[in-house]
Amino acid sequence: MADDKKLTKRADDFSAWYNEVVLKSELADYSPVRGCMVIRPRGYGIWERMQQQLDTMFKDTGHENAYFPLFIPESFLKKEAQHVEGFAPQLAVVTHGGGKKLEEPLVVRPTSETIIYAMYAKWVQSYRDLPILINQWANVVRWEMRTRLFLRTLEFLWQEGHTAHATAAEGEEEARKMLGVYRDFMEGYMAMPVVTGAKTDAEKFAGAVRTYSLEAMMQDNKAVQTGTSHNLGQNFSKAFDLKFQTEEGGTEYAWNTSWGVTTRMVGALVMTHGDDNGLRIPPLLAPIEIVIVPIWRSEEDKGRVRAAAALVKESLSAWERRAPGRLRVHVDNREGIKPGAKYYEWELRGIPLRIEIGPRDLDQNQAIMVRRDTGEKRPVSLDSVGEDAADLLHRIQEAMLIDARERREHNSFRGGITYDRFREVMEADGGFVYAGWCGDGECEAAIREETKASIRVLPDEEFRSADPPEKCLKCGRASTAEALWAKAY
RNA sequence: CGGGACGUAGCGCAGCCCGGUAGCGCACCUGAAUGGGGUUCAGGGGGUCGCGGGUUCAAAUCCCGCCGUCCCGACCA
Repeated sequence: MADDKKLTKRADDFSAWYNEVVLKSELADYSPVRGCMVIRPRGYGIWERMQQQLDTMFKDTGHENAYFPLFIPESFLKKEAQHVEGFAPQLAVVTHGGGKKLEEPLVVRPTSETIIYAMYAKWVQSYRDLPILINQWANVVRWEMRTRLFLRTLEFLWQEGHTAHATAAEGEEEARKMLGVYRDFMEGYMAMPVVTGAKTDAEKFAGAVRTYSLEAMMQDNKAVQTGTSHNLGQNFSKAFDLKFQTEEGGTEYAWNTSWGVTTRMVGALVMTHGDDNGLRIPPLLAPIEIVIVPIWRSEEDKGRVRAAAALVKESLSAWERRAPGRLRVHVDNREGIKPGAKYYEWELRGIPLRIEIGPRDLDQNQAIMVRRDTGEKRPVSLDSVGEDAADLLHRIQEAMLIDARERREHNSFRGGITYDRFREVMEADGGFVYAGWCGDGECEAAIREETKASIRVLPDEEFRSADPPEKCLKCGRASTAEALWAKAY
């Protein structure tokens, strides 16, 4: 009877658990349009917190927001050969407008490089007009064959930064800088550790010179690419005639970068932190950090318990968060629902901290504070509840990152991995495998074919093994790079 | 596009094999009691059984066709 209330996370059926959590916690729902998702207020609330924080970080690094059109003339995409080749199979194309067939079809943007650089070409004359550092928050469409809530939908929300620079070095610096911003956000706010590095040619963005990405490990040991930052070189500026006059008087094409993160991060958050009771949202991203559940027996108790809850809320709300804004506190005064039912509901929704206040507590001038991440309960004095809660939220945030990192490292393999062992790992529980690679795309493709695992990134220095592999995992030739292999979403 | 499963109340499902008044649980509405970890009792509302055709006195059930969804692959953030 109670079976439909349970969430059971099992290694062999992680997807089912994930779908259930997303649907039951009311983050999102399936829409009547196949492959598209409706993000419900609770899910959007998390996305809003992400947006808010990222926006601050973008502005701190000198970027401004703007907005470009949803429609892109089909010919624009064709101007960059690799770009159109990469995106052609995934395009939604508008052929009619105002009841008439259009002379030139309009593509619903799968990404906005082309239309944005066409505009930049109008705006730039001289090196003095550079750099251009613009971001847009938008929705894009990619006609994927198979979809999954938050992780891959036909339409998704994202931010895409697009910059133009006067030198190659500046472009590279920008691409790396934004990768760092993403990393600070994912580790600092999402409490989700990531491995950063460059993509191989096979996996890089269509039209990029180099693609950097951030890879996070989910609880089923699969990787999710949670963000990318591309050094586009002069590929697009040449296609769109984005030129400028240099200080010396010559003409030069600008150097571009683009970088983006999507609502996929919400899915990654669920798959990183969720448990059998539902979501666990890190405090810095929780739309509500604290829920207060007053408990009463009699009408008399009800009055004093509610008054106390209101007072606690007031003192908590005045408390500065470590992130912008103040603590968000909700008092659950609903009648006709037992406290236990409320507990389950708020746990499902992942609210990081719960404070229970009942008559027995009031008699002792205390409340009970319960952590969502560990389930730990302890009494706290009403005199210091604000300070204690703020401090605890901070510790929860840290603990969640540490837990996630330990889990990842526990499922990572480094040093002396043979190909047989590698296949074993991928056939069993999977994980992140750091192994040598000869740099040959054929080896990469063969391994992918045989094991379903792909090179997620060529990791940055700090993630590489202390004792770098000398030979390629597959062919045994000299290794030119260490690669991070994993199955991916 | 290949392989699998499914479509019956808002959600989850049973009924189908063997044709005969459309059911159960949750949710919802009303009332009362209850209230420190998923309350209890009583009453109530809600359905063109995915769509179209066929067989039959009679179809949720049998037959044919279509549509749709989910899961697993190929593609990808």
